[in-house]
Amino acid sequence: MGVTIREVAARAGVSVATVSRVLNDRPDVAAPIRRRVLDAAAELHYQPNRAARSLRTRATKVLGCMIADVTNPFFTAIARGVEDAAQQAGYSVLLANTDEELPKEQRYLEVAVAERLAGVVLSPASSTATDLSVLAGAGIPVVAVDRRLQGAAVDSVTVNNFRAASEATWHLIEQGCERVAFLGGPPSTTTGARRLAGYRAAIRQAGRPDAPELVVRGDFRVEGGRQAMTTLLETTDFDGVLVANGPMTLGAMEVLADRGRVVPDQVAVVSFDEDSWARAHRPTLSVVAQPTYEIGQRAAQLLLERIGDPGLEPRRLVLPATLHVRASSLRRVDLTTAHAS
Amino acid sequence: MGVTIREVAARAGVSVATVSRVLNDRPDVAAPIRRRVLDAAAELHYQPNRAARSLRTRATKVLGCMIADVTNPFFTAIARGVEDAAQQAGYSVLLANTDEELPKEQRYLEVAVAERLAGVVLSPASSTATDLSVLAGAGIPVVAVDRRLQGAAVDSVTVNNFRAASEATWHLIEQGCERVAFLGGPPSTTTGARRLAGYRAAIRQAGRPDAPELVVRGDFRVEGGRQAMTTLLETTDFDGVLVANGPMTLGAMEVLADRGRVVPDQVAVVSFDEDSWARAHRPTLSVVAQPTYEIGQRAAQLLLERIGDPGLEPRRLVLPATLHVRASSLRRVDLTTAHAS
DNA sequence: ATGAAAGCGCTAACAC
DNA sequence: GTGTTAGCGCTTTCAT
Repeated sequence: MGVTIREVAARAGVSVATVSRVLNDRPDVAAPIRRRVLDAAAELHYQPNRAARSLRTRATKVLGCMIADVTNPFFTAIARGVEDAAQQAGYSVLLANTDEELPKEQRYLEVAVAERLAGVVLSPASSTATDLSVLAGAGIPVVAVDRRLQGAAVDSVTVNNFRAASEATWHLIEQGCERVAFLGGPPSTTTGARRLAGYRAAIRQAGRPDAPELVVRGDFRVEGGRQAMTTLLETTDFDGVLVANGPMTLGAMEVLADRGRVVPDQVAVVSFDEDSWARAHRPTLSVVAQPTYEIGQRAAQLLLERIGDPGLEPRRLVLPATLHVRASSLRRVDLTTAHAS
Repeated sequence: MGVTIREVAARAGVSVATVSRVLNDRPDVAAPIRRRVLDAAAELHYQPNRAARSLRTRATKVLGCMIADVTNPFFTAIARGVEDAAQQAGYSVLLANTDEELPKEQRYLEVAVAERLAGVVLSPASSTATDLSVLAGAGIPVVAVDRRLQGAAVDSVTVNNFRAASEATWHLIEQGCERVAFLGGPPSTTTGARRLAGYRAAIRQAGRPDAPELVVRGDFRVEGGRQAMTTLLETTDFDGVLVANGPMTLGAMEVLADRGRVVPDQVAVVSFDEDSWARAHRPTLSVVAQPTYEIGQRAAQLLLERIGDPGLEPRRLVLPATLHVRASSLRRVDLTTAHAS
């Protein structure tokens, strides 16, 4: 273990400086010498020592990817996108799980500094309370995914949550739902807030009364979905519901089934996030699908660009989310056509 | 950014060596000096430069976690376990996705060497073809999770797949299934092989003929499950099926539903892996649940122990998998009792 | 176009 | 107990 640049230099009959130049493909090396060095490196299975390199250059080739929940396919799909894009650029990815908890998130941001990460992709636990100052102090750039940061001038990749929620709500209204409920996420996240706002806008536009009992907030987890749906059932009547994320939908559907509520006849359901079970479930689940993998990819690209040029203006990418109508929200149409998409 | 040990030393009025000793809590430092150093470090917000440290010690505090599919909750739960245990011991974890592909896996093992990882938790893409020699050459220890490595003397954490598959098969037979099918994974993985063997053993013990058309192999993905179930339906009759993992079950259930097969009346289903949708699905899904989080945790612990003492004998942890009977496999019992888990 | 040499921040002998 | 000092493997002036 541990063949060094020195041995490669010896074998190629050149100096270590030349080897370094070749390895970082600097232009000013003669072609034949370049060849010799490359051959020597290959023969010796030379692997540069990254610790030494980053000690010298004061930079690592590692990105952080800090997401709320590795267990949620929505986030892991993002992580895959980040990883693939990073890999392609010769970067590795350190994955961390913030569990939506501010202190945990903060600890990981400190790890990012200690580890001298080149940059961080983050789904912030809170749009206001998340504190990026440690990173800023260390000059480590961030791009926010899924959620935005209030006031911080950081790049972000999101979808138009307001519009998507509003469209989904309209769809339920058009299906004849009289009382459309909303199972939301934590108000401290922009997704939680924007989706609620979109729902409310649609309700208002449709001339429906703004019934506060129709809105229940959860924590973006399965258990949160169970609780929220339980509360909803005990509190009020409703014949349609929009659920703010995948895991919550799971919990909500479970409770609905347990209580014998028939979907979509008694309750029409639309959910955020396309999980693989959405199509295996019966009735098939209508969802607002987000381009998760692409969100991750683009986030990593933005990050890499910013690492290359920290002076860039902050950019906000907004990707399209699309409503996939399936059986769980179709009330007037022949169900046999509902399998499409 | 970048306060060094030197500045801490200056502030505390001691030498860098003393600071280093305190920071690595060596015993031979006087208490008052220790305090002074700690205070100075805190005041300056000193963060050790890990690159410098690992360049010197020739070791990092980073573990690799290389799993087949970050999109599969089974694996991400393992990753969580690894991460938590690592975190607790002051290690970070680098997560990688092998996609069940040997070349991709190999590339990541090389990254592990280049990155000088302290150790790797790996779900090998193949029990025979996975080549650990790069790691061995670099002295990087491995622990295999979910699957074993043939012939390699590495630590492993698995469940008793043979027994679990056999139990699940028996359960289906006891439910009155005459022809129990098996949707399996790649034979190159030990899980694929052992689960098939367990199924076969149960079939034989029950005195049933060994019908090869009842066994279809997939690739552990949703699409693989779809294809396998499609093949099965077109090839033969069956009234019970054991599916070898979560994603495949999703695909299989989708096809079953599309073809109008009623579960459990026409086909009783038991699946490996407890996904969160298993209980939201109707009928609720019977599963062989594995202690995923614990698998990850224990794997990280084994790895950390081995990093501390490379001379340890190889250990094979076998954790219990438990059959959760729910509605999808209950044929004679009143379904109202089937919701229990 | 190539080489010599200085140091990145830290730890570990080795002195005292 | 504490300080001095020599590198770990690499990149990068500065010479040539």
